[in-house]
Amino acid sequence: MNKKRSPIDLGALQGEETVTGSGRDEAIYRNLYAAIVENHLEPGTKLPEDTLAEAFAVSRTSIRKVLQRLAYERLVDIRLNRGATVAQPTVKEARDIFAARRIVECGAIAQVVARATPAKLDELRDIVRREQEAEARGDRRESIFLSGEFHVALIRLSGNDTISDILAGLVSRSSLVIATYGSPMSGSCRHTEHHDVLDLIAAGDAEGAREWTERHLREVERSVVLLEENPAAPDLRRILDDVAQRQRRQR
Amino acid sequence: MNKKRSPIDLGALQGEETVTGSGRDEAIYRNLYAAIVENHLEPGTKLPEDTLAEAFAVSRTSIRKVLQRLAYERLVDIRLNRGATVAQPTVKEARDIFAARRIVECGAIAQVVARATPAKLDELRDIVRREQEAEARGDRRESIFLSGEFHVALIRLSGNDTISDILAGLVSRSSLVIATYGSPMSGSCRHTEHHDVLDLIAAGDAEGAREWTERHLREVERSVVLLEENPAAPDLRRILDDVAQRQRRQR
DNA sequence: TAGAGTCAGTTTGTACACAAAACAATATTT
DNA sequence: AAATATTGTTTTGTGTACAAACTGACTCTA
Repeated sequence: MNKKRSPIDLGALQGEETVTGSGRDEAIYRNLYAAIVENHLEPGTKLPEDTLAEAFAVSRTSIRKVLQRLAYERLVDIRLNRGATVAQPTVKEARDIFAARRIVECGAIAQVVARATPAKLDELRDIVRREQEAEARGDRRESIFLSGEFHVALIRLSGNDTISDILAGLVSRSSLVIATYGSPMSGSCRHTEHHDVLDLIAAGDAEGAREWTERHLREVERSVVLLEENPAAPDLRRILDDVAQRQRRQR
Repeated sequence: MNKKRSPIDLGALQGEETVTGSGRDEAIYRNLYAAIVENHLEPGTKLPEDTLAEAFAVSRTSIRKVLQRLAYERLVDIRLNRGATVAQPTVKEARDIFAARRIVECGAIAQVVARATPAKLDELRDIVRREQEAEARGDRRESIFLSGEFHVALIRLSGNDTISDILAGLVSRSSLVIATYGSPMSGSCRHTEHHDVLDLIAAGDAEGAREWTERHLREVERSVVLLEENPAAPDLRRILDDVAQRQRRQR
């Protein structure tokens, strides 16, 4: 028997009574996205439409739209008549994703060096600071998340939204890869400091920044080894509640 | 009054009575995708759900899913309560897309050189041949389409599906850019021959292939985008031109 | 006991209906 | 006559119902 639980709070913003229109789908999307990318939902977890619909207090129609979108982004896997599950990247996919990141990030870094301003670089330093704090307190989840944020924010300085969006997709899929294959210890970008590349950029050293990026990404890939894990069926509903609460706190 | 027309034939395959399941959505998607990318539907064209639903003899539900997918690929634009239209890339988007293609194609070409086989190169030569044929007979639509096919098929030789899929998306958006800003004459890849790069690859000249790709993409971009320079209201300008031309023809 | 078949329960796919928003055209007011 | 208000039509957004497909357990048979 499924106990009835009160729906997840999506957080009506700006004094609206209830979240409505596209804002609601967006909120649901963000919640699920965060749950997957921040590794609260293990790869392979089933995502039944009814459960999600009840959890967010909407009809299956809205849920389907969100799942469809996540499927396009390759974060969930939808099979005919079989529903959606959190995607499990294969080893080849994992390699392809990292190779793609090397191409994209190394290719865009020259523009970043050309267009970076001290103010923008300070924003990046702030991300690094928070990343180090999370790491210091042992919050591996947050530290992985902020590491991804750093890479995307860095490339966004290139001013090319198209390439930045592409990278954002690759980074979120990287999180899934780390979730499936990541070794318990390393995982994130601990070996080399993100600070270093900021100094290279500040110095206007485009080629140095490119080399750093290449080396850095190879190290990250190498630290994610091929370990297999078997997930037990988790309490989907409880996890979603937790993530939603976290989201609410962040506003 | 709308005349009732018989539905579009989706082509039931392998002796099935009617196309069903995900195959039907896929078929509808392909039809719409081709219509947009091959420039049968002008950028800005409205795509009302009812019309499409009737045309393909399905309910709006299926149409919505397809439009959603096309929106994710940035080929159509969906605005709240306002429906879907064929996307109209801005000038900045156009530049970003070509810059992204330079990064992706130049970044992946080394792997292509490393992994290309004579058989695969022959397949590419076949595409070039068909492209030249289309061009010779003045079929601009087909020649643009095959030009895009060539670029994607080339990079697919790298063996990296992730980067190939990304490029496929960029190439289809390029077609939209050509449709919105393309000059009547040039447009496609006529200046330099695609054959050249195949010879470089066959010779194992990775750096030469990279330089060719860079140069080639810059030429394509130059032949397309730089004609229109007002980012304020490009569509208004186009419409006014059309109206003026129509007026002139009516006299 | 292993295997095939059947049947109920669950989950997804698709159509449809109704509500809400945008649009267009006419009416109203100054 | 211009600007605004109003009303009717069209189009989109969302929930719900029903059909089809899958899942898993149970039974029957060899």
